[in-house]
Amino acid sequence: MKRDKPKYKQIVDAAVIVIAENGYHQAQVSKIAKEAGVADGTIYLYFKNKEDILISVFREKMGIFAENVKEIIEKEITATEKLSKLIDNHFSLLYNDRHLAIVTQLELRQSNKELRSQINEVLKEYLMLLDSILKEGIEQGEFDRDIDIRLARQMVFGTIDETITSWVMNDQKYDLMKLAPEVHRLILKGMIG
Amino acid sequence: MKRDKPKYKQIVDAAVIVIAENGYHQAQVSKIAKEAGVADGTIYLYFKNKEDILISVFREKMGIFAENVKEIIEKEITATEKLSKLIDNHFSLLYNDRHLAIVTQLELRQSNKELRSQINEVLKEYLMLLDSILKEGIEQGEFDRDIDIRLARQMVFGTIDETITSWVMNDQKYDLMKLAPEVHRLILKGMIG
Amino acid sequence: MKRDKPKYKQIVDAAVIVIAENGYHQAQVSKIAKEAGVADGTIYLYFKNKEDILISVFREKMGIFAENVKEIIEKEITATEKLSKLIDNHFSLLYNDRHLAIVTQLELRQSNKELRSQINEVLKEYLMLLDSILKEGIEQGEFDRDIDIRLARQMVFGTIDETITSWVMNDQKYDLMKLAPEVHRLILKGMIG
Amino acid sequence: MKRDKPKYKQIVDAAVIVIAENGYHQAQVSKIAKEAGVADGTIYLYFKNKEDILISVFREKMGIFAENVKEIIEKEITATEKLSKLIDNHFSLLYNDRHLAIVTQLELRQSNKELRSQINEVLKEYLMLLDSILKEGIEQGEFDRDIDIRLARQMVFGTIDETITSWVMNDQKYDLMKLAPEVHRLILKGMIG
DNA sequence: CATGAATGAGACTTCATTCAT
DNA sequence: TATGAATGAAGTCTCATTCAT
Repeated sequence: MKRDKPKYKQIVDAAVIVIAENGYHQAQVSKIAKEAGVADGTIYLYFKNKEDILISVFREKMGIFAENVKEIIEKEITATEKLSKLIDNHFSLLYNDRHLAIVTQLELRQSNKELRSQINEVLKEYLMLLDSILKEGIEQGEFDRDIDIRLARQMVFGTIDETITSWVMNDQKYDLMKLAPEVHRLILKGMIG
Repeated sequence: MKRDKPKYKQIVDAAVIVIAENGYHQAQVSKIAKEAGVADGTIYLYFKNKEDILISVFREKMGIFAENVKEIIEKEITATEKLSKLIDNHFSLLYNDRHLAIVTQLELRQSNKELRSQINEVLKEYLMLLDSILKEGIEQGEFDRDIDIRLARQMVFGTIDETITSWVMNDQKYDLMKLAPEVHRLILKGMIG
Repeated sequence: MKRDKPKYKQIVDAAVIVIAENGYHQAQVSKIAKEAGVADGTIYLYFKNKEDILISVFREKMGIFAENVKEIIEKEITATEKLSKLIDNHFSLLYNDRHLAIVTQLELRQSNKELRSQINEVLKEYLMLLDSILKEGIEQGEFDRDIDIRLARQMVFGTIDETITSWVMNDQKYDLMKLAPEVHRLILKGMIG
Repeated sequence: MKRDKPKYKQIVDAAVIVIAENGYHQAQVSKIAKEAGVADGTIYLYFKNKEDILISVFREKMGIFAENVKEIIEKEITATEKLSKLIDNHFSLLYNDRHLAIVTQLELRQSNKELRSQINEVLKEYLMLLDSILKEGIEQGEFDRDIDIRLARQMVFGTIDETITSWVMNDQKYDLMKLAPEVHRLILKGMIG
């Protein structure tokens, strides 16, 4: 499996750095190859084309988000606590990889419809895990039984996403982690409190 | 003022249509010119460059959002009602201009950092109006006095944005307007209800 | 019609020169543009792609062959004389345009199947005119009534083609025109004489 | 001698198949290696470069044509009969190896000037054998003493070649062998008959 | 002898912008 | 003002060949 070879990871990691530092449209294959320390042609031994590099970046990195959330779900804690941990995890992973944060929140969104629809496929798994937490919370009586799961999911994800994007666009100059509890509180109790 | 001449609006409207129908990356200046019924060169009598067209699209169209919200704010109603009307207005404007919805939610996000930062400048006005509603709600005791305005704004905008984006990505096939009250309720009372 | 504009012909003529002097595989679009005295991009205002230039070269130039043969056919002379004039014309046109001779006999044959099948479409018209002369000769009793038209056409065209190709591959160093009468005689009376 | 080792023949035969099935421009070294059941690098133990494979294909295969003609020439039969047998042999060898027919008549002609001039070197031996038959025919009084040997050879070869190429381009769907006698007759007696 | 992963040069095409009319 | 023909820079990907094992 190509995905297990060291060069595959080398190239994916190089792509994150190059995109973060140069922007999506200035991330030429030759730059990624140079950053990864391989020849241009070597890229094409591991990836079908440039788009394939980008979707792989997303798949590899977002995969970690989903894996962590799976572990969270299996814990014996309340849905409220699971939601809190999901938010913490989401914030934490991007807080600790500044390059990745720039790539996911800003740069990869410049990609074309084709690529974004593939990215959405990857996101879907994550959103379904989020849904399962919401369902559990409703069943356990923690959350309002009348909420529309789809809308609630969009509120949760939309709020997280907007919060991180703002943080990135403000050059990551404040402490994102400190916002997590309040985000959690807002989502659960709303603005009325 | 060039902005008042008929061809200016013609070109802005043409840009919305061309981008919505062809996608951001397939919206060549020549296509916009053709749709507007002018020569390619004429575009440059009204706009500095292509980016200037796109930022103008956003400015002209989002201006309507802000104008409406200004009127809402001046009404003698509670902050809660104002927030509800803001959401209705946001949903309604995009619900009634399918092309514009595609352009703002999907296509314009593919633009580069430069353009998006200009777009954010335009958004800022809108977000400040939203902030003023939140402040008013807190001062009037309608909203929890301890909420972080910035975070609350990100929740409100993030939730609205994610909801509309999902609607667009699902080919606008369900009735967006019907979701507004529940979005409002979720934002205010959270998931606990 | 683009085909009537002066730049169209400029580019076609430039292509013939560049291909003849550099060979098919070294005839880059940029070289053709330079030879034609236009920018690279200008090529694409007149031709869909590189292949379209090459097929146009063939169409424009072979068109002259066919036109001349049409005139010959309309003359009130015997089929034998028409055949003789066809050979003369074929030899003469390539004899007087050395570059074109290299292009049709050597370089354009290196093109891919796709291009060659388009070239064959162009050739077909020419071969059908040749067929009509053969038919006339048979009907008038000049040629053997038992000959297979397709085979006879292949002999005529094959002999002409091979003769010119040999001349080109020998660097056009002998007088091609002098061979025409003997080619005609061989075709008509065969080797037995 | 490398040429005698089994892998040498394996690779040459693989090249014929790969070129016939994929076309000249899609006949990558790696495909030939795969078809031959060896590693890419192994090719270079037997051939100097890719061109060397192709010229070897031609040399090995056309060698059979020449060998057969040599045997024909040594027979105690008339030049007319020898010519007839040469045509039969030429047709037969390609009729019985459809892949080879495609390769010699269509694909190898797409090669560059360099390769084709090497191919012509190989052809020369064959053409000289043809010449010797023609000379013999003239000396024996079977053929017209006034024919130009070079032109006659070009007629013979051009006619054979054009006939086979047409057959290949028509997807080999009629019986090539049946055409041989008429080709022979046309060459000898011409169209007047 | 044999392997096959790695190399890296090279060209077609698009499209925002200009400027002579 | 308006036109639209012309410009020219810039990047992805292929594939013959090498060389360490």
